[in-house]
Amino acid sequence: MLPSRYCDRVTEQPRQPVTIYDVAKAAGVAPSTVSRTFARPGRVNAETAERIRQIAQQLGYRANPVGQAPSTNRTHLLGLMVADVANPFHAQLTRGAQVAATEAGYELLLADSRESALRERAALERLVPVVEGFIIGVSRMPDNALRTIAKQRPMVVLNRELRGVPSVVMDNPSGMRAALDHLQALGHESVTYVAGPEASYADGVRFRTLRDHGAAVGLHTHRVGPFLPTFEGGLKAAEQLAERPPTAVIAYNDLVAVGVINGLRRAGLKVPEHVSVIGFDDILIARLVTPSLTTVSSPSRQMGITAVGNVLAMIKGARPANTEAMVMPVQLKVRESTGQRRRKRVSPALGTIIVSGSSS
Amino acid sequence: MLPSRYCDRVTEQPRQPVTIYDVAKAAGVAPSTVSRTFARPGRVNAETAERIRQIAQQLGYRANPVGQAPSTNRTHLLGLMVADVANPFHAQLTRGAQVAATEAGYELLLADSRESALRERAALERLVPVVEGFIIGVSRMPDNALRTIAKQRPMVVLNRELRGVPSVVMDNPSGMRAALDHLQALGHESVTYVAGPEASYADGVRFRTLRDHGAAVGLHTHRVGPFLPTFEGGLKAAEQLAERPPTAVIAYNDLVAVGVINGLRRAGLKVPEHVSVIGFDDILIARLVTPSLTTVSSPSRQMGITAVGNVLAMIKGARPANTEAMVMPVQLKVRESTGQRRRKRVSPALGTIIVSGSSS
DNA sequence: TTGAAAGCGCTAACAT
DNA sequence: ATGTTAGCGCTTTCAA
Repeated sequence: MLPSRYCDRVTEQPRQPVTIYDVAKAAGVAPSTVSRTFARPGRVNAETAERIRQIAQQLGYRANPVGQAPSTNRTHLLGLMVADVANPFHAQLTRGAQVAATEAGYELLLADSRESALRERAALERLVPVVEGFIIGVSRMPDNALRTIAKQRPMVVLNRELRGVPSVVMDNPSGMRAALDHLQALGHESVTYVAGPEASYADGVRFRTLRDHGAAVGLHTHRVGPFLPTFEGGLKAAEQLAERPPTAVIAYNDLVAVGVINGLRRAGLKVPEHVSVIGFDDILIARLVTPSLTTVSSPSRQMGITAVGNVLAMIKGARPANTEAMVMPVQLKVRESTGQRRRKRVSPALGTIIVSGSSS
Repeated sequence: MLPSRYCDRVTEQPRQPVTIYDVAKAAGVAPSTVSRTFARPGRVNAETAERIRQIAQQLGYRANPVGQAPSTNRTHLLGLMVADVANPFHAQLTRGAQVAATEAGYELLLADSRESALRERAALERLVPVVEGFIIGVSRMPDNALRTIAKQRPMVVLNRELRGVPSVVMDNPSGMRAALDHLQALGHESVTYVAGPEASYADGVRFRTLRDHGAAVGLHTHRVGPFLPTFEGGLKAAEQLAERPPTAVIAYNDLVAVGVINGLRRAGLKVPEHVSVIGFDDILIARLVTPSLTTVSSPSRQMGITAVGNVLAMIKGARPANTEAMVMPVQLKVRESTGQRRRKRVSPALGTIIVSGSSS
């Protein structure tokens, strides 16, 4: 009797996969006919095709994309770039992209830059020959570098505007304006923006809108940062904020906002009593923390789906019709982290003293 | 003057990528020599190699994995299966796997079964010819089906034990025992388990340990479910729990636990005053909700890294030495969602009446 | 050490 | 409608 591991080996049947040649031989036709049966159905006699399909089935033939790739230049692979899959916003986006890709018969290659433009660039360049198109979910790369990649493969960018490259963006300006108006309606006269990554396009748009709209409606605006777009980043920001506490804060995203709230609490400041806080994204956490977070909600998952739809269209040959971004609607979800501004209590017993009003 | 879009086309320079043939011609050598220069350095004269490398550099040659794949059977692709990337536990695991894969020169193909065994199976079969190995982060497939795939490609499974397939598991039994002991120390005499997906291996292990260890230490145990492993699943579970509120609950994971807490609150039950709740995973949310969640913490990211390390070893030819799972340590993080058991108040004024003690 | 040639699994242009 | 023959980009015998 053979040693057992030999038996194991035999049992495992490491038979190698069936190819079109095997099928062709079994069916008594040329390999090309088998190929056509699967790649160009209709270009082969219905009966022949049926017979071939049957035999292929019996033999357990499965078309091998790796074989088709070199000659067709089609790998059925899409590259998705994010800066951190563990960030819930990115995860949702990834989920959407994944589902859409699968439905279209594509697989998703996940790339995670970990907030580094260098890593991002390296990954993109590695993937260029491998994928048919890119979805840039989140990018930390400068425009030019990104455009260089876009020249080589169909690309759709999210939350970013890049001349010549189709993009899907959430309506950051509207969201920011709604946030500011909301704070103003609550009596706030000044707002501090807690900035995210400097290389973030969304961060830029959000801050500029804050500044401009703030000026337009007579709100004083300030900015601290940049900070990491994480809970820890928010904690850090809070330390800085606590030195001269603002009455209202808008954070780059929910993770930062929640970090800010926790950090402020450690410093003895209450939200929303002392400070109102608003975030961006509306991740699950926003609903669950106490106080629940007022935030600008965006359809992250849908954006992933839409982006994939667009790259696929480009892959099929569609040229981006217009250079304008697809704008996805946002919604300000008012929750518990924002409240009426309390006047500065110089002496609680004496009531309030209005300290605002100085021109900027 | 030409229409602008024509100019654009010209500017775009859709030059196609340089191949080894281009380099070979420029260097005056045979394509095979160029190939060797990159694939088998050392098998070519040092000077020649250097010259070729230089010319390749100038021409902008980049080895194309798609070309190498058919003949080498190496795609540099790894498949990662999860049941829902948007689940923070899965996202962390994905992050770990992604980083480890990139560092090893591999790309990660993300597959998301959306909690469906059918979709999972279809995805796995599609990927078999494409990837060099699989990391099954989360599976809803039956053992046999999974093993069929494992026969075709190196595979490592997470949080699952599958004869003949190496696995990385968190120490669920220890975690569950710690949770039960903790509850018992707080005076609880009965614990209800809120089950996750029936097809989840972790769910099975957790429940069985609960039952067995509960019996061993004299805790009454119950089970409700299955429920979706999400916040919404937890809400649903709470509705059911609220009918006959237990004093202590252990949920399949943190998402469910947080859902349970919120659902109980809607039903007028307070955590931990009326009900103690424990989760699994220790996702960020667990620290941030109020009350913060007592949970069994596991190194999700590290598990992803470890798993990738192991598949890579198998790809390089290592045969799994022993069939025993790599067990990752867990830690019970005691937070605010668990507390001393309050006796049932039949009539608050009269004090407490002890209702427990009936044998199961 | 290098080149010529065959081949990976499949597709595609060209015949028939 | 089908077979024959290249060929995709690269690797890998096999000679030289």
